[in-house]
Amino acid sequence: MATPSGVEASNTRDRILDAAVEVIAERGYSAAGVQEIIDRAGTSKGSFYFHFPSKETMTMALLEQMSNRLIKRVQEAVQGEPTPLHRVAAGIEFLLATFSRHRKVAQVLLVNLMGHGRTIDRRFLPIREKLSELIKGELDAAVAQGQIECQDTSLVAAVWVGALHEVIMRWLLTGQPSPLSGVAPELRSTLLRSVGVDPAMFQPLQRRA
Amino acid sequence: MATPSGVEASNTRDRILDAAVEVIAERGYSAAGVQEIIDRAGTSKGSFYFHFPSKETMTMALLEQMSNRLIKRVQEAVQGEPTPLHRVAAGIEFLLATFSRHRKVAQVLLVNLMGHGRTIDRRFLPIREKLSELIKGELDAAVAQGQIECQDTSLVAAVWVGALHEVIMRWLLTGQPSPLSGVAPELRSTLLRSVGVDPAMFQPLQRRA
Amino acid sequence: MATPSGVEASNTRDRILDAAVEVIAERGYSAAGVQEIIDRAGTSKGSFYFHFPSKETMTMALLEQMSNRLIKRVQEAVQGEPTPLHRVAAGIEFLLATFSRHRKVAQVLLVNLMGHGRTIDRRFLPIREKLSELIKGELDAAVAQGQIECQDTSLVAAVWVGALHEVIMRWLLTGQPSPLSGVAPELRSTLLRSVGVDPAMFQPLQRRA
Amino acid sequence: MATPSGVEASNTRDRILDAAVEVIAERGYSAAGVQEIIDRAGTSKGSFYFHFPSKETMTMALLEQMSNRLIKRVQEAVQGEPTPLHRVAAGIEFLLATFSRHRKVAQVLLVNLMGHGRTIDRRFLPIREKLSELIKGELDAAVAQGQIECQDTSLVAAVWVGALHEVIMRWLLTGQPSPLSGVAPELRSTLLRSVGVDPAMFQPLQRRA
DNA sequence: AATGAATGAGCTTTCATTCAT
DNA sequence: AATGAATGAAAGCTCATTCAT
Repeated sequence: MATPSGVEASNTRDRILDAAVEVIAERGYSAAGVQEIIDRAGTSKGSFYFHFPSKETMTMALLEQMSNRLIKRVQEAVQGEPTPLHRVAAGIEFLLATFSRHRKVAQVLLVNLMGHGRTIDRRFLPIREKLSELIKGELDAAVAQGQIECQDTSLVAAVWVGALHEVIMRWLLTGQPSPLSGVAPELRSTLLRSVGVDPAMFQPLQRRA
Repeated sequence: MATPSGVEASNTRDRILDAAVEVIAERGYSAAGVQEIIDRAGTSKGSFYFHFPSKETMTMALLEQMSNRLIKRVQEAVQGEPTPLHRVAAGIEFLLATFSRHRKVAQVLLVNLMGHGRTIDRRFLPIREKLSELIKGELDAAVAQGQIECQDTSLVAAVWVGALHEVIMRWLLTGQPSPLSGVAPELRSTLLRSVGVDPAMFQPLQRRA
Repeated sequence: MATPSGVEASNTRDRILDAAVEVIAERGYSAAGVQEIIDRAGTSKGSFYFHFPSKETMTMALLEQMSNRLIKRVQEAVQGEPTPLHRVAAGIEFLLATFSRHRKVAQVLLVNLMGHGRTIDRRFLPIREKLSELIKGELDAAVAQGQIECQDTSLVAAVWVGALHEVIMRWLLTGQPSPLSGVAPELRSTLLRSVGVDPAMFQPLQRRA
Repeated sequence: MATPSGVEASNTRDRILDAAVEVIAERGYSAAGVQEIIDRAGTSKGSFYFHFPSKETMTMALLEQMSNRLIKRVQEAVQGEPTPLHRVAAGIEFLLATFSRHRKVAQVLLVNLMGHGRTIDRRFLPIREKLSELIKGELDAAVAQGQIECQDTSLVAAVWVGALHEVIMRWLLTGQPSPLSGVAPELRSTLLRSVGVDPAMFQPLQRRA
């Protein structure tokens, strides 16, 4: 499953987006040529520009689609958890598992769409911003419920997102750890400690892979 | 002080590197044209290629110079501290202060030189790798001295580097917090907690800016 | 008639090839810029590189096209002749007449595409190689039929090709003789003598042009 | 002995010329950069332009030096021969032997300095022109002495030069025949026949290699 | 005589985008 | 909706030549 959607797309627009993920993951944004994208998508220049006004627009559409889909899935995956802290922990585990299965999506989302001039920088934040907000929301809830002490949840959320990002990036560039999800327990412990929770006291629910 | 060296360079090679930091910070690596770099450096195409065999080589030289210089300064800044944990804490504070003063260096180092094909990816890691190693070294020493409990210091180092990276990136893209070094106390607390140290028990030395 | 095809080409690819012959003939291979070629062809840079992957590839395509076309025409022109020796003689006359009418093709084929690094050198040989083989074939047939004595036909073919080349090159550079085909009778006599045939005994058929 | 002079030159000017032969033989005229020439000559840009006003001028000096030297040596080598025809035959043999020992000189003289815009074309002829004149002179003498019949000696000279050129070029590009001078007897026979002389009736003097 | 950093016009090649079909 | 030839600005890079030392 290397496509953002996870299935072979049947309409041209989605085939273009799927091809774009592949090419951008392999070459980086700037070196990803429209020609190669349409070659892999099995369509034509004209078709590309019929569906998207520009390469940049298409990239932003790609970004938005991937971000939204990912966030939605995280939220779904986390619904059954009993407490805010359980939800964040589960969310982090889910993210590691998901990126592990969609290496190229991870690469594009976390590595290849950065630093290409302001326009994309700004639009790139959403995934981290939304993740941050998700985490901050749960942390705030945890504070409200007395699960953790009062603290700068905004900063903590940033720390957690940065930690996740770093761990995944290392995996992308070095292949370690293999599998990626192997770090989940230790990472969860470290992050829980960072908000003053004793990992030993925190019993996660049993969940599927 | 926008130049990597912090002073107006007088030889051509350094003027090119200084100009490159500026242009790459403003436009990103791919969009940073040799033409604009030499325009700002006040030199010529031929001169550029007399000093560097290619744009890529020049970028790697830039990266190496900046990384080495930064790491060296961190090490110097941290020498006087009494314990390993004091040293990491001081190092983080120093990094925030330094990047705060060299915004463009931070941007280039942490944002703009990623995702441009393997060659630069691989060479890009050093700054994070070295930072990671520095931190891991101190954490290991802290474990050895009984300052903190035994744990996966490699993962913790990654978490700390990721946290730093995230905090700085947010500042680069949003300007918050202002000044950047304002987060230092809270960040230190969060990171110390993550290794099981009570921030309240940890008394930093008094230090200059 | 300065175009390889002899007629104004209507498709872009052929217009590029025709323009290339002109420019290469005037300036030599290295000094023949893609810019000037496309200017004369009335097309654009992008168009050039849409039709050919590189300037070198295009030059080789040009070479191949011209060689094949020329060889084919020589073979056709020579079909009606009664004996091997008549065929070679007619072929030489035909070549002189053809180059006489296509000065620039001659220049490119025989002068301008030599000595530019192995790649083109190797591909350049075909026209001489093929001509050599054509001549050697007829000489071998002449030996088999007892028209001439047994001898190193391979060397003789080389001598004849060299003689032709030299005569044409002088004409290209000095304009002498005018017309080029004026040397045909004397050249034929000299070459026939070189294989031991008395030119006076050799009665060519009557032919056009 | 790969240098035009046959010995390691001791003054800068000659070291440049020697290096130029090497580089031009290896890369062709256009691709032979001044930088590589001075690198091999062990001197500097400034030095090059102190000794020669331009690359082109230097090339012409090279050409002239090589041509004059070669022609002079041919004339010396041929002095002892009894008849005009003996002299041409000896000259051809000497040329083959000489080029055989100075492969790069042959390459530069016969292959690499052709087809690079009018200026060099014109200056390039001398070697062939002078060779032609040498041969024509002897042929005229042979006619005057009744050694051969009256004929267009100018054309015959061209044919002979072309034959030589072709044979040497094939050797340069294919390495055949090895050694080059192996073709001398057959070539002499063919050329003698081309002026109506029975090779069997022609007894060359004994000479050193 | 010699050095080598500097120059800048020019090179081949790329690529997002357009448009007639 | 789709095609693909065409466009042209701009890219990275080369190289003969100059000049202060």
